Amino acid sequence: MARRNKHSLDEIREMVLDAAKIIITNEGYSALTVRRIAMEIGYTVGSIYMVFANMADLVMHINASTVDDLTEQLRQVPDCVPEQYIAELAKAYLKFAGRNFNRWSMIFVRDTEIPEWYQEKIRQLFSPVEAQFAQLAPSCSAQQGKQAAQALWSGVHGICILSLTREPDAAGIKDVEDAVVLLVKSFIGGWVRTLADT
Amino acid sequence: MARRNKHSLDEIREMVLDAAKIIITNEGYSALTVRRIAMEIGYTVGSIYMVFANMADLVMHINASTVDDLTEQLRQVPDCVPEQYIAELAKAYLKFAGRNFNRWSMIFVRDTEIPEWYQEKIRQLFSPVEAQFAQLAPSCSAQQGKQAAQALWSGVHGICILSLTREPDAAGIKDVEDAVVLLVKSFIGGWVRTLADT
DNA sequence: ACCTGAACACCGTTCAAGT
DNA sequence: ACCTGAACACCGTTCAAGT
Repeated sequence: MARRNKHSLDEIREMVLDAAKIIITNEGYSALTVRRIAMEIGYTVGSIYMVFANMADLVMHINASTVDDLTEQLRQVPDCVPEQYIAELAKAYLKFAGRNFNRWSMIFVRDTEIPEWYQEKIRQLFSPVEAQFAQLAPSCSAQQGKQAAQALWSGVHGICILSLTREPDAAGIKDVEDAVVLLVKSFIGGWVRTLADT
Repeated sequence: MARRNKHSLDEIREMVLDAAKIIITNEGYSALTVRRIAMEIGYTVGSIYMVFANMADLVMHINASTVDDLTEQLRQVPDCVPEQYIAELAKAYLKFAGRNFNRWSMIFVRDTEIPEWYQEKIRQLFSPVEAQFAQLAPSCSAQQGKQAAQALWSGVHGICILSLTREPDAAGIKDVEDAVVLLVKSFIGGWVRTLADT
């Protein structure tokens, strides 16, 4: 055996990523094993190590693509006044998290050291919100706006992660959306008032 | 061999829990294995299954004790006016999370089904905040206060989890504290104003 | 009634050997 | 130059066998 050459290394790499995503989406992170992926794409375990350094490397690349998908979803939210826009971004974030729970909840787990290119991708996830905060209060410093954006967006993430881990069913998703919107609206309301006071 | 009877089952159970906590605290969740625990307490693998159904059961009980510790920490925060008190609770939450990161970050992972008695414990974690919200706006419904408390507290959790996973070092902890306090103060400021408007 | 430890069915990772 | 598949060092869990 050996040397089949039916696919290029780049093709195998894509096949591995695709198979892994399907397994994670349908059965969750714990179902993802090298042997399973190998079986699914019709190769043997050793082949996966031709295209990825190890499991952590593969997971990192799957996460990167999830973050890209999420960023794209956020980018498609129609523009409007800052307060409403941030609320819509938060709803879109929740929607993505709910519909892609298994993939989404992997993004922030870290057993290994996180490479710089990945951290940069995560930062991109916050940037649309940061931009809105800058617009929300042009008088305040960029530093202040960024801090507020990060605090609020982490908060939105917190609601999503706690609520969806408890009940990922579509039934309670409306309550979660209400909570997210409440956090956004109240925070922004309080924040602009605090700024005005100084 | 067999039948040593040096310890009662209850004693072995405590030894397992203690050893597991030490391993997790020092080396993280991934270092926790049945064989390792067995070695540490001077028994063999089979013995762990005399006192816990399986690994998930053991983890659940470790988490329960972590939640108890955390609840106790929050209970020790000195009482004062609601807004300030909630901010202090949030700081205490962050402090605990930072100092006990490995144990704390295990609390919310769920590979298995969560038993009712554990969910109740998690709910206790929110109750001091809920009580403050009730005091903050006595006019609003209990339902509304609870929703606000959960939204804010999930938000605080979100900041902790995202910030501490990125940098669990004590250096940036002050920035995280600032973010947590900003979220609490702004949210409450905006929330009471929204209530007053209606 | 405890406790052992071999056995089972899994993991991720490596690498000599094949074409 | 690819690709295999056996081998290694691990997992969690079970359970017949020992005292």
